[in-house]
Amino acid sequence: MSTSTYHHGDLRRQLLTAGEALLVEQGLSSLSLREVARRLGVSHNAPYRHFPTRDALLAALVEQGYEDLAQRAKEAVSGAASGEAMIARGLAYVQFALDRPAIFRLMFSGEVDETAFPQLRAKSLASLMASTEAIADAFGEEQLHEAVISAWALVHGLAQLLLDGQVPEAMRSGRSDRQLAEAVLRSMAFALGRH
Amino acid sequence: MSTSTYHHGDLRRQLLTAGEALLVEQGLSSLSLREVARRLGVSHNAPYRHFPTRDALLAALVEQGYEDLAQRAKEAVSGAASGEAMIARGLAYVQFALDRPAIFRLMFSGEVDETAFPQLRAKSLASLMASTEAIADAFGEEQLHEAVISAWALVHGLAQLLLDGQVPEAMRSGRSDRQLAEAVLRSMAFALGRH
DNA sequence: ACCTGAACACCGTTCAAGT
DNA sequence: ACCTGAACACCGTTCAAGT
Repeated sequence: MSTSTYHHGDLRRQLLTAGEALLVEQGLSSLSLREVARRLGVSHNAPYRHFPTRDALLAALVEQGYEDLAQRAKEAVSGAASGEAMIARGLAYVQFALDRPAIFRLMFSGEVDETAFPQLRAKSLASLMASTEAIADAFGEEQLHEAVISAWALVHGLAQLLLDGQVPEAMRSGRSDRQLAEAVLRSMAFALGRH
Repeated sequence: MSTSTYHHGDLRRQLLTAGEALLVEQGLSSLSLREVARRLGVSHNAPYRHFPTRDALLAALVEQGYEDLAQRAKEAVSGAASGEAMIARGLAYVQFALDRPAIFRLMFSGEVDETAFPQLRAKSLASLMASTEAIADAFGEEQLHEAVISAWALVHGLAQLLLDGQVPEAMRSGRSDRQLAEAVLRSMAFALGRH
């Protein structure tokens, strides 16, 4: 056979995919390099060709997460009716967390040391800068920094609480996570005097 | 000697203290029962007298965290000037996260399965109910649920972002985490039309 | 860029037998 | 409510020697 037991150039991507699957199914402590290798049918140290340590694989998952989040926010804004851009952006942020809870959690867990993987800081900053411009457009310049931080904190906290299932049934009135997020963001936008 | 190498009734508390210290110093993956035991000079399976699994020790740390957070919020509100209660409560929440970052992160990391440790859900609910009353007093009843979730999401997200060091220097203007939190909360209260 | 296979220090957890 | 000590399956990581 000319096809041996060898795998080819996409092992790196397969490692990331299998890593995210393990994260979703079993949680962070069960994501071991050995288990990922086992799932892919490669030897227990094949992953070391692509990631020098387990933390490096986690960092790569986080990096990909930042990229995907930025991409989704961008698409949401460009597809939104005028005046709805900020709500669309916020909803995209929450929806990303709901769709990929394990990655979202890992991104903000503090488990991956961002000083050891400096590329992560740059990715997370790019997305923030985009929303700063949007907020400046929508709300004007007074207290811009506080407004940006508030908006970010609101959607970030909302995502976290929904992910954790912390919102009690009595407050949900049967609404899905998505519906709840939209209601909260619209309610806040209304209270701030612009809907 | 009548005092042998035995330890006494407070081993449980010592395990929690040492566990939090390890969490702070080395992170979650370095918090092992064996290392905690080593630090306290007890045998590697002495911890099993108090916690049936490693997860049970983590759950106990989280439970204690909820209690301490609720206590702080209560004190902050009772010591606040009238009209400042909500800001004081929010600041207490953020300050708890800043003072005990490892515990705060663990509480909301999803690493500790709250369905496996049902007492955790009750603790986190109690604190939420208290803030619901306060918000009803301050803002009236319209869209109360959305207001409660917004307020919680805002302070929760703010705490997370500060803990992660995600707020870029350009937005900080040299302010400490605490000062930044206060500025954001006051700015939001002002924008909502009540300061 | 992968393979096999050995090796090391670590871990959670369980057990047996003590005080 | 602790102790010692053995045991098991697992892990990250490193190495040597291959294709």
